[in-house]
Amino acid sequence: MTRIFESFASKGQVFRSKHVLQLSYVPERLPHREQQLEQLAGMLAPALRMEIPSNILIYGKPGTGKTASTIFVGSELERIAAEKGIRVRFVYVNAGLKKLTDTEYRLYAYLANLLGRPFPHTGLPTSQAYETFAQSIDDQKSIVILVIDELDVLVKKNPDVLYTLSRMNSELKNSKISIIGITNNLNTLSSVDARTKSSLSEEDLIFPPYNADQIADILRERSQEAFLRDVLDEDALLFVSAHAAKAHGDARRALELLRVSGEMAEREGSNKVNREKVAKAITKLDSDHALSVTKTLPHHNKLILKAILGRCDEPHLFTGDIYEGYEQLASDSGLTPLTLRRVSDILNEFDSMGLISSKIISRGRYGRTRAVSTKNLSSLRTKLERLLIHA
DNA sequence: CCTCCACCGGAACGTGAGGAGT
DNA sequence: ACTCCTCACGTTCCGGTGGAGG
Repeated sequence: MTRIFESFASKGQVFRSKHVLQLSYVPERLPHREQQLEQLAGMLAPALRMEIPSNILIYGKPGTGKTASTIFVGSELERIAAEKGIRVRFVYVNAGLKKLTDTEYRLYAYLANLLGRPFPHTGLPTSQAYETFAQSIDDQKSIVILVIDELDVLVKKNPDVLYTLSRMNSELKNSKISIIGITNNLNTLSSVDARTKSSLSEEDLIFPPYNADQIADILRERSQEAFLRDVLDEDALLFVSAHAAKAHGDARRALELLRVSGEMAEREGSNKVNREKVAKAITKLDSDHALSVTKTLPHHNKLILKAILGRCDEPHLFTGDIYEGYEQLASDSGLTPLTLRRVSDILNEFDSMGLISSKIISRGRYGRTRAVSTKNLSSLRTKLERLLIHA
């Protein structure tokens, strides 16, 4: 035992401070986001003259620095305002937190609680939740800048939230509110009424994906702090960057990849992170994700996945085939199968979870359907099947 | 060019869980 | 005990559709 710990302590020296690679870490510098930072600061600056800043909508793919940039600018603003004795309050919520902030009611209740007005997380009408939330904002006696991250989650369920929020200022006595919405894609807001939309996005800010060079810069900056000297070689870093750039310029994934690569090296008692470690980390990350997602799947979803795996050596898998297989599995275990309609939605969910990748194709005479590719799954097929065996 | 397949995906509705308030 | 609230998860119904084959 002692030997294990000792060898661990002496051999695998990899990290200097690992938390720099963690998702929650907000860096002091955000390379290649200078323009966005400046624009955002400019948009919020009126708050320092006691004027209400415009409402802002921020667009950008995951891992493009939206959240980090916004929090950075927001906390700077709050700090400077405090120095000048101006009451500015910066409030951040992620609307994507399941069971906590992901509906209109829950968002209001959560914020009211956060701002010091206790409110039950369920049971009462939404209108009351809104009232309490509005009061909690008014309590601040400040210019409140409310950031709603992952706004799309909220809007998909109920577009009216935005209408309510956009009209809020007329009901506030002592405070003023300005809203920053952050969203992954422009489409989700298409369901929103045009006037509400324009009042909510008086200003727009777009975060383009990083390219490989930019990701490399980010990684270089962070890895200097995160890793000990000479642990990470440049080749590995470039490899990570290239991989992340290919996958939609997601810097978050790149950082995660770097962290996992380092952890693998650490565990192997090595103090080098090279290209091979990264390659290993990529497969590990993918399979870990698929496995953990699968484990928590509801019963019927597991059966559907099982049906997919059972036929995944066929060149083309269509919804109908999958449904057929699933129906069989369900009735074998004495369950009434879900409808095709529902299964279709579940397949969509699988897609967005990254378990499968599918697209709608037309086979002309033979109808229009979803073609499912199981490429992501085939490598972990046996692992998954073992997991699903008693489903 | 038209048809018609095999689904897609929106909408409305039902049910039961989880939880107020009275 | 009873009413009222939201919400996840399903079902039912149905209009819509890209393109191979006639």
